[in-house]
Amino acid sequence: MSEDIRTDPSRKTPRYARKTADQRREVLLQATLRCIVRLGVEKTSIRAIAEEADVSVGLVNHHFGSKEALVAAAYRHIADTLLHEIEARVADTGGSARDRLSAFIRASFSPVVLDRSLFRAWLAFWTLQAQAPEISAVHKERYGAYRKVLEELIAEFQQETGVATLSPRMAAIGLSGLLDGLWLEWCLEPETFSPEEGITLSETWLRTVVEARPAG
Amino acid sequence: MSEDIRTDPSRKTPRYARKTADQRREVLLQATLRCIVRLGVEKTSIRAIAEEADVSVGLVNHHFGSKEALVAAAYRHIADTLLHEIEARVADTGGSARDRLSAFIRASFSPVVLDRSLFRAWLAFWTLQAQAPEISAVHKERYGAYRKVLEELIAEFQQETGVATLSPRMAAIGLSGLLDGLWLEWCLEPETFSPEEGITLSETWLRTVVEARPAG
DNA sequence: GCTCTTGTTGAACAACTGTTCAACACCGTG
DNA sequence: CACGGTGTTGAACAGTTGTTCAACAAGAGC
Repeated sequence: MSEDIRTDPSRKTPRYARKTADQRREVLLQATLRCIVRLGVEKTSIRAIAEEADVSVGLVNHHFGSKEALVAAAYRHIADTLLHEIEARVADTGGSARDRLSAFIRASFSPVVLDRSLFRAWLAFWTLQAQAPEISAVHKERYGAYRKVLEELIAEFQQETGVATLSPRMAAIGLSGLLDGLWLEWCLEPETFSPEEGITLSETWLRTVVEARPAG
Repeated sequence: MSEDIRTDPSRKTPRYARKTADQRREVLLQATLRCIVRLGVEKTSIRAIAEEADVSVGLVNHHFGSKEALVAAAYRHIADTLLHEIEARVADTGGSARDRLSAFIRASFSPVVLDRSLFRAWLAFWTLQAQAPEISAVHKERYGAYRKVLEELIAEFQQETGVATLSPRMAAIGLSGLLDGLWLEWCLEPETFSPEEGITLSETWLRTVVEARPAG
C-alpha cells in the first residue's frame, strides 16, 4: 500500500490559516457578494461561496448558522456601503441644501449605484424578503434611513427658498420613488435613457418641490 | 400475490382527460403564475406546477420544451394582461388627454397593479432576465409598448395646453419612472405611503410636464 | 517540544432540481 | 366494437442543493 500524501507529517506548508471569527465572517461576506454579482442568486450556492472564499463548505454554516443569515448579513453590508457612499458625496459637496440635493441626485446616477450586476444583488434580496423576516427587517431599517436623509435635505431646501408646495415627507417619497424607478428601468434596459437624462429629470422634480402648485 | 389495483381493467372513471395542445398550454400557464405568486420562484418547480395543474411532471416539458420557455410565456401573458387592463381603463375614460392620463395614473395605483404577490412574479422575471434571452426580449417588447402609450398621451396633453417644457419622450420616461418607483417601494413596504398619495405625487409630475421651466 | 483548544475540513446525507422516454390509456375514427 | 394515434403518465436519471459532524490540524500557552 502506498503512503497517503494527505497525511504525510513531513509536509511543510500549512493547509489553511486560522483566522478569528470576525475575519472569517468578513471574508465570507465579500465572497458572497462577489458570487451574487457574478453568478446571480440562483447559482450562488454554499459551494460556490466556499470556493470563492477559498474555504471548505462546512465553514459557512459554522460561522453563519445558515445560508439565509449569511445573505441577510450581505444585504445589510451592501445597503450600508451604498448609503454611506452617497452621504459622503453629499457631505463633501457642502454648500446650500439645494447644492447638496443635487449632489445626492448626481451620486444616485453615478456608476457605483447604476451598476447592473449590483442590481442583480438587490433583486436577490427583494426576492428573499417575502420569506425571510430577517431580510425584511434589514430593508425596513436601511430604506428608512435613506428616505430620512432626503427628507431633511428637502426641508432645509424649502426653508432656503421660503416656498413649500409639498410636505417634506411627500416630496422625499416622490424623489426617492423617481430615483428608484429610473434606476430600476435603467438597470433593466440601459439603452432607454442616459444617466445625464436621469439627472435632468430628477432636477426637474426638485424644482416641483418648491414651485408647482399642489395637485388638485 | 395480490392484484394491482392500478392496472385493474374494470375501472370506470378515466384517469385523465385529453385536451388540445392550446388548452393544456393555457392550463399550465395559469398554474405557473399561481405557483410563482403563491410560492415564489425559488419553490416553483416543475413538480409544483404539475401538481397545481393536476397533471404529471412529464407534461410540462412535453408542451413547453423547457421550464425557461414556460416562464417566458407566463411573463408575456402577465405583462399583456396588465397593459391591456390599464389601456382599457384609459379608453373607457375617454375625454381629454389630461383626463386619460389621470385615468392611466389611477389605474397604475389600483389593486390590480398594486399587488404584492404579483410583485413577486415580476421579481422572478427580472431575475431570470439576466440569464434568459427569451425573457429579456419579452421585457423589451412589453416595456416599449407601455412607454409608447404614455408618450403619445403626453404629446397630446401638451398640444391641448400649448405648453411643453419637457419632450414627450423625457416626460414619459419620468412619469413611468415615478410610477414604477412608487409601485416598487409600495410593494416592498406598503406602510410608507397610501395609493392616494401615490396618485397625488404622479399628478404633480403631470403638472411639471406643462408648467415647470426646463432644468438647468 | 508538548498539550489543548478550537477553527477548519470534506465526505456523507437526505432532499430536492429539470429532463427523459418507454409504457400506458383516452377517445376519435372506421 | 376494435383499432390506432397521440396526449399523458411517472419511474428513472444525473445533477444539484443546504446541512451535518467526526476527524483533523493550526498555533497559542506552557
